[in-house]
Amino acid sequence: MRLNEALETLKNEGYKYTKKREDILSFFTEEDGYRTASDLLNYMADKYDGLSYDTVYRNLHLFRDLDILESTDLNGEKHFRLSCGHDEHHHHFICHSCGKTKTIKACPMNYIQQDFPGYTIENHKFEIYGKCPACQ
Amino acid sequence: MRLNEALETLKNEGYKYTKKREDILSFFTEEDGYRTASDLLNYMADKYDGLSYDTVYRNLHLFRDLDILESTDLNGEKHFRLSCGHDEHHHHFICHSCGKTKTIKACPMNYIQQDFPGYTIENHKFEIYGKCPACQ
DNA sequence: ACAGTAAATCGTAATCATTCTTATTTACAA
DNA sequence: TTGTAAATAAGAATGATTACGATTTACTGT
Repeated sequence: MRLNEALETLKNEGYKYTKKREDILSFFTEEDGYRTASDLLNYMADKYDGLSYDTVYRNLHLFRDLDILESTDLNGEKHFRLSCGHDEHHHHFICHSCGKTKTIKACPMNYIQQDFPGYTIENHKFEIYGKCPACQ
Repeated sequence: MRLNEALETLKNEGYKYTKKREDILSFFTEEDGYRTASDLLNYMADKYDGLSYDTVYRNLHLFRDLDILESTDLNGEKHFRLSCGHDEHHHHFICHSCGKTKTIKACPMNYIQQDFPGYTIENHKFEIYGKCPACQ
């Protein structure tokens, strides 16, 4: 179960256990797709009255730094999902209606022949956008 | 010259000629790389005192709608460059130090075998980030 | 169980990019 | 030259995100 694994990571790295952190992680394990800070805030608002922005963003960034979450920019807003860190490197189809993803197994970096003399390549992004079967 | 071509497009589409529009286009023809709204605002500020945000954003969006500019999200901020619309479909290496780009000729969509049954594919993004030779 | 301490959170203000609104100015067509 | 729609100015509003001082809480060692 991804949730316990993530809680374990937190513990190992010396971060404290809080119910809020568990709930944030539950949200993402349940959701399986890209979600925004305010999606999370809404979810948490049911249980926690007056939850601070600070808490939401601080934890989102912490989790991303610990590779528990990964993020992408979608129309000017950061979207987060559970990290696929352990799996083989891959990319995502992202449904821009529901945010759910589908793995793209291939990575374009393996296919481009072109070289970039004098350039330093640091990272790359490949995403396909559209509608998933459920959102047609 | 790309600039005249762009001014021509504006005229053909029934938009008015203004010196500001010409200067905005000059900025991008000179720059050759991804630039933000505030990069442009700074450039324009020399000539135009109290230039309105509205003018900057309205024209950036207009130019993008007319395919004179193209844009991409880079760390939560929109970046614009002259459109490569006429050229064959391609992607970009983007130097995240100076914003200059290099064409990637291949498109991953031609290489992925995987199909997406029931999915509608609307668009895609492939970008490589790093440092260009000049920014090493 | 208990106290000390650093980490986590709250409450809220600040910031940054962007959009919106109203009044005014301007390019251009008749 | 004049009428009109388009363009702009000035600045307020919005939305996402970050910052910060004050308070609370999880955990460590006793």
